Amino acid sequence: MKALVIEDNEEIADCIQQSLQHMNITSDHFPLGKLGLSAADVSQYNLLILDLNLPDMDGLSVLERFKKIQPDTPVLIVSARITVEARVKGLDLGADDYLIKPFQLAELEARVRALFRRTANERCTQIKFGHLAFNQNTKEYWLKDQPLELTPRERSVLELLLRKNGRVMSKKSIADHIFNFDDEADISSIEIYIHRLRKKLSKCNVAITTKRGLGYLLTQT
Amino acid sequence: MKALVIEDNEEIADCIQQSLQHMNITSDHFPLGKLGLSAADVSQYNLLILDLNLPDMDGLSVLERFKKIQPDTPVLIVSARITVEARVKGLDLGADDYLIKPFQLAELEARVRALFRRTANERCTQIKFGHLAFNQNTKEYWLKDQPLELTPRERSVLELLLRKNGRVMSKKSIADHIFNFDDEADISSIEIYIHRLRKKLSKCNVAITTKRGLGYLLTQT
DNA sequence: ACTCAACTTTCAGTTACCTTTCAATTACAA
DNA sequence: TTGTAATTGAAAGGTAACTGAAAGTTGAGT
Repeated sequence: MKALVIEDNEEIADCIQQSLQHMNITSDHFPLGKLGLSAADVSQYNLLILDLNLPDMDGLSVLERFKKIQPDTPVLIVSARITVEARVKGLDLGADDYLIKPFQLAELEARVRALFRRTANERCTQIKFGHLAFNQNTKEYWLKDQPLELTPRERSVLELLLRKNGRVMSKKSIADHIFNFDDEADISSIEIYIHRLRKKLSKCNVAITTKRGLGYLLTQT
Repeated sequence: MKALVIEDNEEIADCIQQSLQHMNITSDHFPLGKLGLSAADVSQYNLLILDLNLPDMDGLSVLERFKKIQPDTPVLIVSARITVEARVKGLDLGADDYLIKPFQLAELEARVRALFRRTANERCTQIKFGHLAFNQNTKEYWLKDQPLELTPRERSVLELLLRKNGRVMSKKSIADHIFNFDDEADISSIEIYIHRLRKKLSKCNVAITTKRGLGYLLTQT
């Protein structure tokens, strides 16, 4: 974790850097907008803490240019006086949060934690098996980089097999999972789904293998 | 887009809801923490606007419980007096922003926009998809260089699909987003909006594709 | 070689989605 | 207020995709 601090007041900058260090975040500090931006050109940061009142440039322009270089890095603006207009403009330019001076270090830390929690919040929902990828949220399947078109039943069966991660699954237990109580389909329908899935999977390195008398499992060829 | 507003002052709540509607955000309003939380149990929201001073519960407890139900939904706290301790605690509980009463509606809107930009990962106000462009601030749509005239419902649906950026969205979740509590339209209305949108999009390289059993998504032809 | 589980194909019934119509509602202008 | 236009969504009928029973074929294990 590394933060960029652009702030002309040395004393405040020191406090901020100390606070960051306390959270185990490394930081670079520059007292001028231009210096900060050229640092952003050469290294990647996880956070920008920006003072809007800089001696050399308008803070909002610094923000704008920074966002062009590192659009996904969250930005926390720290300033003494911010007009409503500047706040609106800043938020629209991509600032993520504001802190009005003077502030307590506890609040700075809480805001930084909140920023990171938000950005880190993208949990992985993909299951992969060979060339096959499955997104648990959208229930979409991909083969290499092609979307794989499946019917609802096929999706359910394949999801079960993927979840089992290469272990055998009996027809009975597949049926138990994909049929609900009032559905009263024959167990043999499972064979049909497997057949249709195999056809669709035939062009890749993932196959459904039969363990006679036991069930099916996913294998890589 | 759908917001939950928990605020006991009817007048302020009205203003907020009006403001949200102006941004084409559907909202449910409840004057008590308990009511709001039970709503959160049953429907998914994209935003919580929470007053800390509620007659029935401590606002921070409402926040805490809400975050357990919908951890990824951003929260904007609106309150008259907030101690530094409460701010820090709120941020640690997962609040994303604060607004001190009294506030200007312009600032509320800017903050809401900023929150959405963050969660939707979108740093600029324009979303583009093929020939289709959408301005998040003005809610205007353009096809190539022609403005695209849509009805409010159509705008909401298309905005959702755009925000999903080419990923599938089920009819159910589309309905959850664009209808509020007391609206009780049938889920099949979604099919009609899709149909009307398709007609209006027919002259360009953007299409709404059906994933049978899953939902709809935007594609480029 | 025999047996039976598994494979494959066919096809009618079902379901999900599409499309049009139209009455009710809402928004808005006069 | 009244009149007019736009928007909305329920109803109904159509279409194409999905489903799974039936029946015949294949092939692994004994």
